[in-house]
Order: sequence, then structure tokens, then C-alpha cells
Amino acid sequence: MDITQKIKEHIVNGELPRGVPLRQAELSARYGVSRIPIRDALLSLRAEGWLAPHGKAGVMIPALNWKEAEDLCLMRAELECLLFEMSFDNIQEENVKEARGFLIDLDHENLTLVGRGELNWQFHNALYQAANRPTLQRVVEGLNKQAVRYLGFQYGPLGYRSISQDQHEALLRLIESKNKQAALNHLRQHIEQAGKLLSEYLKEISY
Amino acid sequence: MDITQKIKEHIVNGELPRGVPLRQAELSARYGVSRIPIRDALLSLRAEGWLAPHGKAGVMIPALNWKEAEDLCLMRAELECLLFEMSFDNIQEENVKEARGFLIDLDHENLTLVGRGELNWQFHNALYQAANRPTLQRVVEGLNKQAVRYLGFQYGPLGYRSISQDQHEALLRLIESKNKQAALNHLRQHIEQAGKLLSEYLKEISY
DNA sequence: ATAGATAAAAATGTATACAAAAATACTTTT
DNA sequence: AAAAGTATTTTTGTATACATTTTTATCTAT
Repeated sequence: MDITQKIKEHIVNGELPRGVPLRQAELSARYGVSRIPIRDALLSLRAEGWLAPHGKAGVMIPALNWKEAEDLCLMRAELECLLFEMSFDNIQEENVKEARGFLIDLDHENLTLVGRGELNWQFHNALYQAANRPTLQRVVEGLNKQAVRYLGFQYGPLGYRSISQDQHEALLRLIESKNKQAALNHLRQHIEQAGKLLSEYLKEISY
Repeated sequence: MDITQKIKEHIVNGELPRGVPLRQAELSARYGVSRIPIRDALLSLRAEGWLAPHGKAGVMIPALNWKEAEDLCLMRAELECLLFEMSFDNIQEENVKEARGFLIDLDHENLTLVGRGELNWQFHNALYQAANRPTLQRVVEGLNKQAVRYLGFQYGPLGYRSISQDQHEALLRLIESKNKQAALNHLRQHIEQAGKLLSEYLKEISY
């Protein structure tokens, strides 16, 4: 397994400390590799928004906050709906079938949070494939992968898992019935609702 | 000057070859540093969309294409308007003054393309500062910096420079007169027009 | 005591050397 | 002549060692 993925996992499940600088030498020892691949991982993670600068040269795990959660969901709502609209008329049975496959995988227990986040993205992505818009798709992918950092809350205290699954299934049925406008609205609501739930919760616990 | 910036400069002005794999050893010799900082730069540039994978391990400079240009402008239009709206009511005189400063800098000749792109972003960013939305701002920054790759066309064959400057000045005046809706519309048009011009042009020359 | 300057330490950045993987050239076979 | 397999070369990935920068601790002056 790739070091970058391991570090992500340890960020979401709290095995790595927030707010304090992550030291390359420590990580190097922890993961049993030299500092070079660690540096590569830190560079990538910083570019993806998983790490923030600490001081002049160090990095740290940034605190989760409602504003970021809200921004990520706002952006997802705007861009994913745009992408979904571009895709809708070209979606094939095969795409829906693929998406349903990921939905089944998501029902399994013992998945890591990052793994669950990955499947969640692959479900959505299966529906965007038909848009044939690589750049838009890549940015949306980035947003989804950043949102994974908040999955611990959504699946933990917020018990969002079954709601999410139901909405996903409903979305697939709207696609199959070729109801474009309803599907678009549903997707937007799906994303916005998750965002609201999450940011409200984060606002509460930070007081 | 940072290696990453140098490579960006050489990508936009065509000093580095498109489509073929960039070899770390070559770049290492060219820029007079070891392969480690080169690898760091390539990793960052790939994360920012300046480089694409080539084969299993290499990277290359991707071809410019109308679809990407269009996507970048579509995303900028959606997200920047959102950010600008959040910012508008809190924009201070000082912000406008700062923005005007960047506008003056942009009028100078002998600027590199990347430098010009940087100033262009700083102009826009000065107006978004008041939104206090770091995450949204960071993503918008990423989009703007990717768009720099296309600046060679906009400022070259399309002669977009003076049009852009005029629109920037007009935008500032709309802000000063506190005409929110007009300012929002103007910003959206400013971005969408640039996008259309660019993608139409790219479609033409590729046939 | 506190602020600033200076020295020690710890951490990051870079170079070189080696290992692993990938791409290429070359056979061999059909 | 084309395809598949193998050997060779090239290229990337990683470890170790060293240089530079940054941070922390200590000391001095007010």
C-alpha cells in the first residue's frame, strides 16, 4: 500500500496529531522508509489540501472546521451538478450498472474510511464518465477526495451512512427513468444536505 | 527563483517539448540541480495540472485543448462569482486600492507570462479577500493558476490584454458604486467571454 | 523580568550512490 | 514479415550523507 494512502488513513482516524508539525524523521521511522518517499507524500498531501504549512518549512494536519466543510459542499454542489448535466443524456445502462456495483461494495462493513470515501467517489464518478469532460472531472475528484477528511464525522456521530445509501439508490432510479431535472435536483439536494448537516454539527461542537 | 516557477515559464513559452516524456536527468542538467528538487517540482506541477502522466512512471506536458480551456472558465465563472458574492458587502476601500495597484503593474511591458498571470490572479484575489473563505479561495486560486497555461494565446494571437484591462477597471468602478448585481454580472461576463474567445480559437486552429 | 541578540540544536533541503522498475532493442519462433 | 519472449539499457524510486535553513535555548543588556 502506498505511503500517501497510509498517511491519509492515519489522518482521518486520528492516529497522527493535529496542529503540531509532522516531522519527516518521525514519519520516516514510523513507516519504515527513508525521508525521500515521506517528502514526496507530504508534498502531494499538501497539494491536495490534507496538510497545511506550519511555520516556514514544516507541515501539519489542519483542524477540521465548518467553513471548510461548507465550502467543499458548496463547490461540489455547483460543479458536480454542472458535470452531471453534461453527462446525463449520454449515460448508458452500463454506467448505471457500474455505479450500482459500487453501491453494493459500500454496504460491506469493515472498510476503512478512506476506502469508503474512494468507493463513494467511484459511485458518483461512474455517472459523470459519460460527460467526457476530463478537466472538470479532475477538479470534482479533488473536491471529493478532500471531503473524505470529514467522513469520520458523517459516518460516526451523524449516522449518515444509510441516508446516503438510500439517496444514491433513488438517484439511480431517477436516471433510469430519464427524469433529468428531477435527477439534477436530487443530486444537488444530496450534496447540500450533507453539507448542512456536517457544518451545523461542526459549528455546535466547536463551542 | 524557484525551479517550479522556471519550469512553468518554460512550459508556457514552449522551451520545453510537449507530448514527449520529460526526463529527470535532462531537467537536472538543464537547471543545474540534482534530481531531488526536480522530482519535487514535477510532483507539484502534476498536482496543479501542469503535467500529465506519460506511460507508467514518466510525465509530459499535455496538449492545450479547447475542452480544458472551456472547463476552466466554466468553473471559474461558477466559483468566482460565488466567492465574489460572499465578499462584496465586506469589500473595503483598501481592497479596491490594492486591486488598482495590481492593475497598474499589469500595464508594464516586459513581464513574463507567468508573472502576468500571477498579477492577474492577485487583482482578482484582492477582491475576494473580504469573503474570508480560505478553502473556496484556495480552489479558485488553483483554477486561475491552471488557466495561466493558456495565457500565451489570450495575450498573443487574441490580443486580449487591453480588453481585459478595461473590464478590470470597469469592475472596480461598479464595486465603488456598490452596485452588487451589476458587478456580479460583469465578473461573470468577463470570465465567460474570455472562455468563449479562447475555446473558439482553440477549436479553429486544431482543424 | 522582558526584549533582543547570539549560539546551539534540530529540522528541512539537496547531492550522490544504489536498487527497482520500465522502456527499448534484439532475438527467436511461427 | 509479424509476434512474442528475452536481454539490455535507460529511467525512475529510495537510501544515505551532507549543506542549509529554521527553530529553540541561552545569554546579555535594559
